[in-house]
Parts: sequence; structure tokens; C-alpha cells
Amino acid sequence: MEDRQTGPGKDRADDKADEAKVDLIAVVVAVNDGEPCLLTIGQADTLPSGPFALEHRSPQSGLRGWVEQQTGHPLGYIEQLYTFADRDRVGAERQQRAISISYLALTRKEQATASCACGWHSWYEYFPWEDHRSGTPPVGVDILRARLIEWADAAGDPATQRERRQRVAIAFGFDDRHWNEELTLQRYELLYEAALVEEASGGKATPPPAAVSGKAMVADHRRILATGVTRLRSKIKYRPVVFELMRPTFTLLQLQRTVEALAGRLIDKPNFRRLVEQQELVEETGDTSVDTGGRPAKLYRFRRAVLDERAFAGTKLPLSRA
Amino acid sequence: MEDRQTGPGKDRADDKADEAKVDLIAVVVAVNDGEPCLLTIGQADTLPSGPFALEHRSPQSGLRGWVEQQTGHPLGYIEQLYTFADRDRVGAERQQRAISISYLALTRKEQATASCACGWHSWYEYFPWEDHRSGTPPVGVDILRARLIEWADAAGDPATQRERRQRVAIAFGFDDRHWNEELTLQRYELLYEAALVEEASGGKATPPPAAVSGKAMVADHRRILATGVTRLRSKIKYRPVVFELMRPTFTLLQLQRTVEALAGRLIDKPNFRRLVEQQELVEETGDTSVDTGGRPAKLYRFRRAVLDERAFAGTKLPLSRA
DNA sequence: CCCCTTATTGTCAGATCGAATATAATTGGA
DNA sequence: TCCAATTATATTCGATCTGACAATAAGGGG
Repeated sequence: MEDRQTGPGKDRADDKADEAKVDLIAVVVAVNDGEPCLLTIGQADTLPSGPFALEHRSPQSGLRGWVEQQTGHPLGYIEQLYTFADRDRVGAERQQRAISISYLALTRKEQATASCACGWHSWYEYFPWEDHRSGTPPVGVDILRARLIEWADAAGDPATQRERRQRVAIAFGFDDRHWNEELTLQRYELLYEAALVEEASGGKATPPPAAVSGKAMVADHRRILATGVTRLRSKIKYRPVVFELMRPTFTLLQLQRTVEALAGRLIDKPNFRRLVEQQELVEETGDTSVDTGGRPAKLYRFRRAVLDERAFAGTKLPLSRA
Repeated sequence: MEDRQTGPGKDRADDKADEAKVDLIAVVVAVNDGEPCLLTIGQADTLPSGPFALEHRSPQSGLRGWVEQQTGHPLGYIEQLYTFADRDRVGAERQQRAISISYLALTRKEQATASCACGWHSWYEYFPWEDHRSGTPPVGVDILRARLIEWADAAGDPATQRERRQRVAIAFGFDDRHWNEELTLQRYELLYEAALVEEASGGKATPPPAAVSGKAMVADHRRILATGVTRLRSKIKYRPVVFELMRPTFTLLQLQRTVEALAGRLIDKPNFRRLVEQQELVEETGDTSVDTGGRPAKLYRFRRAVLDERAFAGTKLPLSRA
């Protein structure tokens, strides 16, 4: 079975020119005090990464090694995100192809080890327009809106103009449309196309100030981050992954704040409680939290058993429409 | 920005040993007469694939080239599935790492070109236990069930026994649990672990006959197919991808049969109609179908405009519980 | 004209969801 | 000590969605 001789993928002329460098790259997320944080190295503009080497049994294990070596941070939950392999994705300087297999990792910040050239930064530093927890759109969105409409109207024919305006309106929830937090990647790609982020166009156009257009990253790392944000915002709605980010014991409000941090929007407290409880995702520990004013809150822990008990095709947190 | 010097992934010692062969591999799906079909080459046991070469602008374009060359079939819709890269995934014979970037492609069978060493096969030939459209579980599932329980009980300690039994029951919907059609990959991996499919264990154990355990495929192609089935069964619920598989014009029953073919289960006709219509996914053409007995059916076409109009975070076809 | 087949429309009860209200248990200050 | 502020927790209500089923319409063939 292993040694077939017919069919392709085997009968190719084995030209060594087809070989490629393969990198592993990680979007490592934690949530602290209601801020979703990203683990970076360098000038807070680089994701941890390293080459996929022969001694690695699997890409996951290779990734764990690189992240731990570069940041001192051991990883828990990991899932594959996407494989980036377009020819021009990393600049045209090298003739060898650059392939990056990206992963999303969830941890907690506390286990931080001491000194290293790494740091945690709120992911809203990179995407200021993604944080809608204040109820209203963040500052600067009006500037982006103006520039995006400018870009749409700069198109040649009216059909393209309309099409661009519509894409912008849907992605950003303009014109009475509701904000869809899962479109992070679409929004970033739109801003890139409109040359409103620093990474685009090799610095020909002049993007808005960083407070509006966000902190840039090396190569296409910010796009990879956007991919991770989109995946995570989608996944918390049907799989109990939030708990990877929680301490062993927590209050329901802490849990809610974590979800809100990831989703970038507020959710209704009673409804959130109802959902979490009727899904039996958590159980009381019996203790109550040391208080920050007001009535003490019960402490809960995640019922790991649910991971085995159920198949989770619909765990839905209350994050639908507007 | 492109020529950073700090950070990893760059400061590595450039040992050529880290290079790898990267393959592109396609799960090409069409639906004909209510049967979901897979495009294969070889002895109907191989997915179209080929090396990712330097001249390819992107993996997608490379994939299109390989599939067209090997099967004569042009591809339309493509999405990335998963990147397989574990060291032992393709047999231990070669010392070089084998990486496969897999894609899911949706087309229609009609555009088939003439002679080539390729063919279409119902995907239920590979996964007989996945077709629940008759209402009851397919024949042979009782055999699998017995063998799976046998496997569970073969575990050393009682804890592992219980855990295995529970995994089996959830994945296959035993013990009054409902059948979840999205767990195709989980089920295949369970059968693999229990050595009930031919690919497992190098032929040490004796799996059930092919009519029960399904047709085997080369290397890990069947696992890749299972990944594609899972993805597609999940995706039809929240994105209007079914229409990639339909003719330009179709009746609502044809549309329903296509969804049922993919999902492997029957759905309620009036509810399906209601959903499709209230989502405004289709519009009438004005014509009616040439009839196969009974009242003539209106013909519809897909409203491509919805792809632009909406963001599709919840299009849900009626495929929830039992 | 009757019967069979398929298409199309309609109804109804239960579950879900978003929104809002009401009550309980603390802390801190008057 | 009592009141006000704060946060936790419990309950209600109506709109919508969903799954199940029933009813009617429009053809073809005897």
C-alpha cells in the first residue's frame, strides 16, 4: 500500500528545486484583566516562529519548542490556523519559497518566565478598530471610514465604486448595518487593499497615524494575527475554548469579561449566565471570591468532563446580531 | 521592514537538511443524482496531487494545474483544508519530510472531459457508515459497533475502557445519543485507532470486509477525505456553498437532495423550503422543470448577489439535532 | 373522472433569545 | 446603626426560530 508506483505525486521528476523552507509560526493569546494579549518578540512586531526541522516529530511539537525557546512560555492548547505560501508574501528578495504553517495557541499569562526579549501586548494595539466594548465604535473609525470611501471612489468605473462601497459597509457595519466581530480578517485585508495600513504598498501611500491604523508588524504577521483573531472569535461560539484562558477557578463575571475581551463587544449578563449554566459548562467550587465591592461572587471551575460528554456542534455564546 | 535582522526564523543556521518536499492535494467533490462524488485517480484510491513547484504563484494555482493535468477537470471553488506534516504520516521509508497542503474543491461532474485515468466515486464507498439517509443506520454499523466495543474492552484498565466506550458512543450516536453528521473525521480516527480500517496497523489486525469498513485509500488519503467531508458538512450550515455544486438552474427538491447527499441525512421538505426562501438565497427563473411524475416544480437560480450583500455568520440549513 | 405523485402553503407547540426587572449580599460612609 | 452604592443572582416576558405535521394544488395515467 505504501509503495504504489502509479499515479502522480510520486512519478514526478525529483528536481531539488522544488524544495522549500517551511516555518512554524504562533499566535499565542492570553487574556489578562479583560485585555486580550498577544505574545510577541522583537519590537512587539514579530510573532514567535522558527523553521520546521527534521528532528521535530510533528509541527505542533516543533512549534512548542520554538515558542518555549524564544519566550520561555510553555504552550497548552494549540490548533492549526492556516498555511501561508503565496510566492510574494514575504518580499521578493529570496528566490526560495517561504511557507509558514501558522497556529493559534491559548494560555495564561501568569506562567510567565522572567527575562527574555518577548512581551505581551493587547491585540487592540494592532487593530484599534476591533474593540467595540465601549458600546460605540472606537475613536478613529470615522477617519478610517472617510479614507475608505475616498478609496472606493478612486476606482475607475462606477461598478467597482459601488462594489467597494458595499464591501466596506458590510465589513465595518456602516449604513445601519450591524457590526460583525468575526470579520476581522476581511477588515484588515480591506484596509491593506486601500493602503491604509503601513504594511501595504511598500510605503508609497501614507496611512493614518498608528493610533488609528494600528501598530504594524513584520512581513505578513499582522495578517496572520488577524486570521487568528477571526478564528478565535468564531470558535468561542461553538466550542468551550475560553476556559483555556481562565484560571482554574473564576467567577462568572470574570468569564464573561474574558469572552467580551475576545469578541470585542459587550454581552448581556443574565443571558450569559443562563447560557453557561444550562450548558453545564461549569460547577461551583463552594468558595466565593474575595470581593472588589458589592456582593461576593461564587467561584466556579470548568467541568472538564463536558469535553468528553458532548460533541459540541452548538454551544453558542450569546453573541448574535446587534 | 522586509529585511529585519533580529528575531528567529531568520537567524537560523541555514542547514539545507531542513528543507522539505511540499505536496498539494485535492479533495474534489461533486454531487450527481443525489450521490456525493469524489474525484480520484489510480485505482480509485488516490487523490489528485502534485508537488508545490517554484513556478506556482500560489498553492491554489498550483493545485488547479495538477488537478487539470491529472484529471482534465477545471476547478472552481477552492478552500484550504489542513496541512499534514507529521513525520510518520507517509511511511518511514524516506528520510525527507513529506508535507501535504490539502484543499477542498467543489465542482459539477458534467464538465467532465474524456478519457483519463481518473474517475468519480461516491464518497460513501469510502465511508459506508456515514450515509444515514435511509433513516436508519446503514447496514454493517452493528458489526462496527460490536468490534468497537470489543476494542474498548481490550483496554487495560477500567478507566480507559470507560473512556473508549464513551468516545465510541458519542462519535457514532450509540446508546440513544443522536447522530452527529459532522463527526466524520472523529469516527474515521476512532476506527483507525481500533484497527478497523485497512490503513491501520500495517495489516496486522484483520478489519471487517470492505462493505462494512469501506474502501481503503493510498497513504493517509482517506483521512484527508474525512477531513474534507467534515469541513463540508459543517460549512453548508452557515455558508451558501451548496450552489457551487448545482446547475445554473434547479428545483428546490434538487437543492434539498444535494444538501442531504452531503449531510448524509434527510431533512424536512417544508422547513427546508422556508429556510431557503426567507434567506432569499434563490430567485425564480419563471420556468418550470420537465417533470418526473407529479406537479411541475418551479425552477430557481442562485442569487449571486447575496455573496456581496451579506456577511453570512448564520445561514444555517435545518440540520440540527435528531 | 379517479387515483397517484410531487409541489406548495399553512399551522402549531416547544425551544431559544434578547431585553428588562426584581431581589440578595456585601462594603463604605453618614 | 442605617443608608446608599455596588455587584451578584434570580425571574419574567414577548418575539423569533425550529421541528413536526397537516392541508391544498397541479400535473400524469389509467
